[in-house]
Order: sequence, then C-alpha cells, then structure tokens
Amino acid sequence: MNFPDKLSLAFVDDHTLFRKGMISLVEIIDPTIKVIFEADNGLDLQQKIDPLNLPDIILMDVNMPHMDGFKTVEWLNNNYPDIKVLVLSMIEQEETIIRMLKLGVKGYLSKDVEPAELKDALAAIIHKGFYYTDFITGKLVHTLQVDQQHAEAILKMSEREKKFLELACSELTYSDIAQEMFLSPKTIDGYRNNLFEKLKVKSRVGLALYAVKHGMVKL
Amino acid sequence: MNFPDKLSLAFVDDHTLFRKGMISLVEIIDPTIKVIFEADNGLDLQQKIDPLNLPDIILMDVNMPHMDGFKTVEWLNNNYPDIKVLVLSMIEQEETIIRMLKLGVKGYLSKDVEPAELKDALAAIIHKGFYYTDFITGKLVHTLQVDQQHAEAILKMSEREKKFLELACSELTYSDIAQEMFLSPKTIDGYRNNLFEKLKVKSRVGLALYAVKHGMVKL
DNA sequence: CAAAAAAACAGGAAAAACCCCTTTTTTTTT
DNA sequence: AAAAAAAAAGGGGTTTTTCCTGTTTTTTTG
Repeated sequence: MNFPDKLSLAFVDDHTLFRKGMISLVEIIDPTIKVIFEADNGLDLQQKIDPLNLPDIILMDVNMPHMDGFKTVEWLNNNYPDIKVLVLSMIEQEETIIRMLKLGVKGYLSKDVEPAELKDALAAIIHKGFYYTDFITGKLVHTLQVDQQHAEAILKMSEREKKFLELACSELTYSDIAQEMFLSPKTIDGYRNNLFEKLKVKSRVGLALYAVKHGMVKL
Repeated sequence: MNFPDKLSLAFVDDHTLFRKGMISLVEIIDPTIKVIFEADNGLDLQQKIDPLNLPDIILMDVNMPHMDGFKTVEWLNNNYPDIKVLVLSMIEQEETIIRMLKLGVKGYLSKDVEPAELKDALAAIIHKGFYYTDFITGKLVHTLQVDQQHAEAILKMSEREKKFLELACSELTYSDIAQEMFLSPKTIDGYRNNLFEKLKVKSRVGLALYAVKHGMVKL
C-alpha cells in the first residue's frame, strides 16, 4: 500500500548513522515520502521545525543528549499537538514505554523491526491514528497490575529526594550528604524515610541497588 | 578516496532498521563496496558466512541476542582470523571497549558518528590495519592504570568472600548473612574488612556498588 | 491576613555497621 | 607428629543508620 497523499516525516535521533540510514530506508520503502528535516535531539528539533512545513509524523528516539525524548514529546504536545510521534528505541523497559505512551505517542517500535513493519506502522498511524504492537499492549496490561501507588511514587519523587538518592549511592555518610545539600542531618533522615516508603525498601543498600537497577543513578 | 579493490563488508547487528539503513548508507558512501551478507547475531553469522566469499571487514554491534559481540569475535578469531572487525556500538563503557580491543577488533565506533567518519574508519582499517579514535586511546591508557588493581583484587577473593559479597548486595543484615552462611557474625565482620581492603571501599554501600558495577553481582 | 500544607528540623533510643586488636580452631605443609 | 598458615571466632568500643514521635519554620492557599 502506498500512502494517500505525500507523507512527510522528520527524524530525531542522536545516532547519526542510524538516522542517515533510516532516511535511506524510507526512500526505499516509498520514494514519495518526504523527509522534512532531521535533528540530533529535542533542542535541535526546536530550531529546525518550521510551522509552515510540519511533518505528519516524527520518528524519535528516547535517549538523546541535551533534551531527551520525554521532554521533546512534552514540548511537541504543547506547541504542535497535531504532529504524531512514533518512538524508535532500543529501550524496552516498561517504565519508559509506559511513560512515553502516557505522553501520547502514537507508536513505540524497537529498533530491531523489519523495514516492512516500519512501513506498516507509518500506515497505521496515518489511517488509524496509532500503531501498538502486541508487545506494547502486553506492557500496558501489565502496568495496570503493578502497584499503582508504587509507580506513582517514582514519578512523584521530589527533586531534593532525587538528589539525595544520587548522593546516597556513594560512600558518603548522611552527615556528609547533609553538608553537601546544605540541610540538617535530621532532614536527611526524613528524606531517607520517605524514599524507604515510596520505593518499598528498608535499608540504604536496598535504596542504592533499587536506584541503580531502575536507572535512576548511573554507576 | 575510493577503496583500491572492491571492499567487501558484512553487518552483524540485531537492529534491523539500523542494519538495513547502514547498507543503504554504504551504497551512498561508495557504490563499489560490496555487502556480502547481513546477520542478526553471532549464530546467524555462523550460518551465513561463506568461506569462499569472505568479507574484508565485519561491522558488528556488541549487544546481540543468542550470541553477543564478544563470543562472536572469539569465534571469528578462531575460524576466520583474517577478517577484520569494526565495532559499531552505543556502549561507551570502558570495560566493554577494553574487552573488545583485547579480543583484537580493529576499531570501535559509536553509532553517533557521521557517515564520513565511518568511511575514514573503513579506509584506515584497510590501509593501516586499525582505526582508533582519541576517545578509545584514552580508555586504553586509563585501563592500564586500573586493570591491574582490579584483576588482583578478583584473584584474591575467596569463594566464601564472593558468596558474602553477593549476600551483602541485599537488605539482609550481617547477622542474617551469618546465619545464611552458617558462620559467626564475627567471621562476617572479618570478610567485610577483607573486601574493604581488597576492593578499596569503605562502606557496605560502596561494596554493593562496586560489585554491581564490575558485574560480580547481577541486579 | 489567617489557615493549611509542605518542608525542614529535633530528641532520643535501639539496631546495625564499622573498627582495632586478639584468641582459638581447623587445615595445610613440612 | 609438629609447625605453620588459614579460617573462624571473639572482646569491646565508636560511628552510623534506622526508627518513632514530635515541633518549628516556610510556603502555599483561600
């Protein structure tokens, strides 16, 4: 199937080889598809987007420097709500997928799909408004079953708590951390207790392992 | 610069879009380059490689299902030592890079390079035998300074200490761990002190983070 | 401006971790 | 069998973490 009118796309991905390769592929998939622009990240997209020449669909990664996929989709929602976003990402973590879907993206594809499926996805997004694979649907169902409070707790962590968590993943004592954050050690105790509750752990080691496991803190 | 004779390549990467896109790009970089085959992973490569029609260079990812980049390079070293490998990967962790270089790969590029640099890398591998960026060289230097310490530490760890380390990466108290290992809590104190010395850390959190970072314990 | 909520801070105690040094038991080596 | 080495365990103390309950200060809301 070809696309009814000229389909226009844009690519947002910091992996230059991948992005250039995708553009070549699209040429093969359907030469009538127009690639309006390509960008390295969300900031780059903001500079390149032209209100008089908007793409129908933006194909976007999640991990990008300077302005990641999440913030980029939020910005698009606020500024160009009619543009549809199809995520192309290696990340298959449930939290990431769910978060993107909550932001309203119209599809989420892994980078290991065949070009034919990419074509199907583009077609479905144009005709049906979305393209969700069984894998994605399975994630959606699963997330309903996970402790909603727990999921919300992660999203609702304050910036101060996040900072504390980062510092707690080190050999600093709570006293050291208090100094670092210009707070009282007793305040730090409070943060720790809050996070123990929110993340359902019961020791500092548990906290550190949780943070690393869920990508909140890098090693 | 064009390549002297027909350069032949193969691609090994589980991301189909990326792989197909790369093939398209190579066509643009130099239409005389021949892509002999493409594979999803190491096992796929083993099935597709033809001893009578070998590529000069294999461009390969590191993370692949079923048979990762490390095992794949080892297999190639044993079976087709004349084939050169250029790694194309998102992974910039020092351990991964060093491990690949130790296995003898002739270059390691991030997936966010420009196509022009890819071309340079291919040319350098053909003419000089390798292509190492400054970034990679920096990793090599650093690893000389750190590798020895880490290797020595690992060699000196007893099986009991390793077991303790695994259990210490949890919310168990030392008392719990002692019961689990059928030892006295005082013995556990001794293990902890030994590991603090060997791994140069000074707290249980430091121990846990070290263990996870160096792959001694999985999350 | 007052009330409510959020953030920061506090007292005090118990548990756990950490530290230094030593002894005992078991295993290995000679 | 004895000596040496390694592993396990111990005494005792300090520091840090954890826990419970509460107060004060600052910010937000009405």
